[in-house]
Amino acid sequence: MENELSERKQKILAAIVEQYIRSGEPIGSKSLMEVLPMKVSSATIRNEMAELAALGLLEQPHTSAGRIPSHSGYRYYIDHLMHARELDDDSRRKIEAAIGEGGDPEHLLSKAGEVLADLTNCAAVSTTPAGESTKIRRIEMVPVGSRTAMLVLLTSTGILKSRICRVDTSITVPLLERFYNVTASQLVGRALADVHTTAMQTLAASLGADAFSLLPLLAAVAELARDAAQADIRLDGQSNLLGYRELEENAYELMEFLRNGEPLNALISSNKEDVHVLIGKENRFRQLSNSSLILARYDVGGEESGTLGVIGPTRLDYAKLIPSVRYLTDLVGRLLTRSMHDEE
Amino acid sequence: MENELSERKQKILAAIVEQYIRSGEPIGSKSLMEVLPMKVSSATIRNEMAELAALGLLEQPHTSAGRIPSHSGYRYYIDHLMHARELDDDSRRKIEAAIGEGGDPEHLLSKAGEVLADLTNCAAVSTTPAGESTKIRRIEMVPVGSRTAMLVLLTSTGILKSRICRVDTSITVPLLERFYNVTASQLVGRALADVHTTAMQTLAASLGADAFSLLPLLAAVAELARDAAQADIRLDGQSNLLGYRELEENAYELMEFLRNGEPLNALISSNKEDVHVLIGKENRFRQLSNSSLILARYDVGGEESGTLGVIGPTRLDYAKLIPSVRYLTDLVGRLLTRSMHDEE
DNA sequence: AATTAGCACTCAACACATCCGAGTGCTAAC
DNA sequence: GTTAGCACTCGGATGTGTTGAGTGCTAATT
Repeated sequence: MENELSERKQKILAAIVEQYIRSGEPIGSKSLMEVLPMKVSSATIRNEMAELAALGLLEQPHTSAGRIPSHSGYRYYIDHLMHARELDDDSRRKIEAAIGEGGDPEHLLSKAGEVLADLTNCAAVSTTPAGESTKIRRIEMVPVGSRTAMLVLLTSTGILKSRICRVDTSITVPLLERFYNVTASQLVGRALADVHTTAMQTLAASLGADAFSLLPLLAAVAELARDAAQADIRLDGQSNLLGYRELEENAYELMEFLRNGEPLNALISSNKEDVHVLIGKENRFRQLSNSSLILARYDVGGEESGTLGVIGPTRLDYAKLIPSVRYLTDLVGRLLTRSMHDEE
Repeated sequence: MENELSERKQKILAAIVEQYIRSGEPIGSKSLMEVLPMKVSSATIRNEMAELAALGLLEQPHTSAGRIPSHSGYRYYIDHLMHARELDDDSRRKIEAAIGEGGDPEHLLSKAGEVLADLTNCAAVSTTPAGESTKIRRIEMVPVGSRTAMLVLLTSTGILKSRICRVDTSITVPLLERFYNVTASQLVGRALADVHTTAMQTLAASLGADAFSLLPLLAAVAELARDAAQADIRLDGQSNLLGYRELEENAYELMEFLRNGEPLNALISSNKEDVHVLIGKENRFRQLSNSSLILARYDVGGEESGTLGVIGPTRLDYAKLIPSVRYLTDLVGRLLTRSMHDEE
């Protein structure tokens, strides 16, 4: 998009976007006149608005109504006109209060999601940390029956995954010892990504006589690793979305879409930028075509790990929400780094 | 409610309830005539309907409309008229497919919730197992930094809880050993309910010199125990509720109510029966006054442990859903019992 | 050439009137 | 006790004005 808009057009566009974000009603030339810093007649504004509409930056719900920003209008606003507002103290306090000292990643993220949803009055998405270089920190095997054990895996990012595993032989102390020997020497400290099925097979081959009894356990560990390597998506405050008139129509579809995390995951993981804003149809999912997303990555120990973001109507208060999301991702990243990497 | 309705009134009431459950539209005397097994004129049916209405079993949305069952009408139907339909093979297959062999409680319940929501086209609630006699099965302490450790607690019901704990001294091997000594001898095997703060204090008092360094860790363990003792509520398929016209009006309120689990928890834990049906205003929450709940307990190892259920409009297909919920609770109970208590 | 006043025009939203028909309650006959 | 018949009710759909915010265009003004 060329940046060739006259100063006045820019001011008008910005004012329309901001007013519309506030009110949700189409903006007419008269009411706009009162808000604009310069003194021009409504007729002039109408002319400018007509040109902005011709450029595709504004649209009209119907002939006799005011204008609302088009998707490109929002885009232009965000890229060129918006100046981010600092996070106000009240929000900052709320965040501090909700998150406190942090804790394990899952709690932390659930708190972060809740507070973000609450603060923005939108739905909040969050994914658990899952970087390339995540390692296995600990593996535990807890017998819970004569032939069943619970396997627990803890990653270097603080994610805990567990699974029940049934074996054909009864679980004895020597079996446990052999399991711990193998896992401690071969698996703990390895990257999650390295523990795929083929690696397990070569590992199993080297076990000799023990292979038979250990195999199902190791297979389960491999599954756990696979599980842990993949980010979990959390969603908070979906009900907030029901409050927006413009989403009401496809509320059901939208909720249904959000429920099954697959496509959302695809969208999130395609985000390579620091803060990513997707407006309406800019994403490829029909169900989200009336919605905007603001997504931001958080880093743990210097590595890109997970994502936090909000989903709401296109009429989001970007100037406020973008800084909010960024602030929260920074905070989460910092807290997680401190919890998981402090080696002072 | 007296059981003094004439046979014919019973048939009529049953037919109205069943038709209304199907269509969601008020039922008129004419259309009812075609459905009823006996041959009577619409006028007769009208007379009977008027009497049923006088008894409070039916109500009229407005004068010139058909009748719909009142809450007491549903109640009478469920208690006296309904004959539960066997679970059809298709549903049974779906359940088997979704749940498979089971696994840990959390996965199992999430699967159960999903399939229940899917099967019933309602929202499904589920709580993790948390009985009186749940015990601590294992406690692990995993250093994740020089002064932080992750504490992990596994209960006899298979619930895993974790927490990050920071200590003031650096974490050394001797500290770990002392921690494991204390926990293994004093805490593992104890009931969750016994590990309250006061018990921890007397325990701490007996530690002598170690108290200082161990105290924060033990306090964290106590918190974990408290956490684990309390059932977590899961909710699935909330979006299903958006499909019902009669819920649309207060959809936002309803979702908001479900989101914050507190009151729902109160409702669930007050359920002492095998299968409990709450119709409309029978519960004390305004937000649920247009909804019905079907709740059922599942037992693990012979003890009442958790609850599964559905939430939907009052117009639920009770004859189908009650058996479905019961079947699923039985299955979940059986699988969890097998995973957690098999000592053959 | 840009701006503005003025004006005719558009169209959603609202109010109001009308009609329709499903369904009722009642009465009188069976 | 049951039924046919009928007057009556009332929500929902349909139709018709009316209103008013907002537009686009033209012609006058700066």
